[in-house]
Amino acid sequence: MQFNLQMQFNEEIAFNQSIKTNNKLLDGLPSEERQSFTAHCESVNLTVGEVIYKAGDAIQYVYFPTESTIFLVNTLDGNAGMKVALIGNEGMLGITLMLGTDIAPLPALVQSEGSALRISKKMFLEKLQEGPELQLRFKRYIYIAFSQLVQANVCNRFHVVEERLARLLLMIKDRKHSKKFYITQEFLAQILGVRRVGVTKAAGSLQERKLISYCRGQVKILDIAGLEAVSCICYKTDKETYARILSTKQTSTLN
Amino acid sequence: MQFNLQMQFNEEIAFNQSIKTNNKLLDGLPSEERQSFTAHCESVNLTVGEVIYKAGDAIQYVYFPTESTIFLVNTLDGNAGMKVALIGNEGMLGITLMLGTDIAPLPALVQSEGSALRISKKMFLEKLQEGPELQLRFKRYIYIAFSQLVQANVCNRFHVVEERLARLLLMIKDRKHSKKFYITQEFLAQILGVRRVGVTKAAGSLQERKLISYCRGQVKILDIAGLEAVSCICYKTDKETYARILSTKQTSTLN
DNA sequence: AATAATATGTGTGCCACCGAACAGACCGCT
DNA sequence: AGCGGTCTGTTCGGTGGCACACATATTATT
Repeated sequence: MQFNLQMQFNEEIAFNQSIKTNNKLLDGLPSEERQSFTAHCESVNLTVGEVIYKAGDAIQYVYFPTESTIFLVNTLDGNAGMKVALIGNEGMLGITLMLGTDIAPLPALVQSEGSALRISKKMFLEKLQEGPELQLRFKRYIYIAFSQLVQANVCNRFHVVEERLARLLLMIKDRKHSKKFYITQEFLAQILGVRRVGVTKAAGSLQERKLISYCRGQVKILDIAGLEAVSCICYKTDKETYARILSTKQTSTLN
Repeated sequence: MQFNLQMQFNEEIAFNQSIKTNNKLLDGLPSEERQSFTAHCESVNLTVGEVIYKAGDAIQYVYFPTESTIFLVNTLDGNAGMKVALIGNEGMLGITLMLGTDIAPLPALVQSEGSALRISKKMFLEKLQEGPELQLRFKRYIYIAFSQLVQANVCNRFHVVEERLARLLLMIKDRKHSKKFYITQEFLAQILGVRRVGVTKAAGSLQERKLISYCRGQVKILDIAGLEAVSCICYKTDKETYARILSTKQTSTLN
């Protein structure tokens, strides 16, 4: 059992007799609400590089990654840009619909091929009204996304490439549930908002210390604890935020 | 009339016969809902440096600045830190309550003395259920806060101190409705997450070009258009986001 | 008027990252 | 075997911001 988060989820899931969707937001729901919700979801396969939304698009579907991972990226007039969020089976894409508009604020693109559940905008909003637990849980996810965005702000400002790269690799690992994955240094550079050379240097340093190995995009994490030590605190902070908010039992006045 | 935003608000307000609160979020509401809401608000005076919440505090009141301004700051283990949001009479403090928890994610401190309306957590949540327009408007404000946070992310990463300082001064000007205000370079440095010397240099450059003048904390903006030209695009982007989202008429399915 | 506190200006060396350009290594394809 | 595309490694000069230290100017206190 790698971290507390996983354990908490398993506890919650233990109370639900029905089939798991493999998306943590959904699997944490009471069995009844989950079934009512997932009955209107369809399973889709997301392919690498696929653009789910462009910025400004009207959102048609809400996605719940199960095996796939999705990036939200912010581009600044063509040249510069960087990732602002990485969504895997711990999250969802399309929170915007809960905020009174269907305009996607950011482009969303698939980082890693795999399955996801999706539900139409219409059904999503309908189910949201019907399911108080569902609504609460999704709202708290927005809170988490908000908190993580705040964390990213200081992280991007103060932490050096090596720390941030270590963090990013750990995040990808968590969302892919695998220590091995394909991602080129060029792509990592775009995500981090730095030059490829910077990634080459940082990755070389990590490899030299036997924390990772890589070859032409094939990344393998060798030493998780070591990588966590090199990574900035933001990795841990993010996970703690997630665990704290989505496990808190609060008064029902806070719907 | 400085910018479109102001015009749009005035138009909206023209439809409402009742007294203005001087907070744009509230003043944009239908007269009836606004009165029902503000009836439960009390006017308070916020004093400079006052800490409204600490991170992790349970939120007791939601604040709607009228003349005051509030900073949300993110501190990173003591030393480093920076502002993540600046809230004036265009916004509110306490959106967290709409996200299923009452835990303040960030410390909030008063940057500029003045009045604000505040409402208790209990009444806020109650009124939120009663007022669909109110709920919609506040939700959209969350969307705006989210978008601006994303913008801040790239801004802090890619833009140099001078651009960011120009932007910050313009933002303060907008929220104080005055070209003159008191703020020391030391404080500006903390907000921007840079050293004081960096601010000294940037401010000196701006003064040399006759865009601002300052003396021991007394800042005066001399040339708004000039300062906007020096500022990074983020200033304009933020204002456009605000205007676009809070003026959009959308389908009622998006509550 | 003396003193302290606050606010601003300057200088030096240092480092992470930038931009650009080039070189080598590995892969799939014909 | 040869070719082109992809991925990775290296170098060089330049710059923005860092840390630290010190100097000065203005305001408040007594």
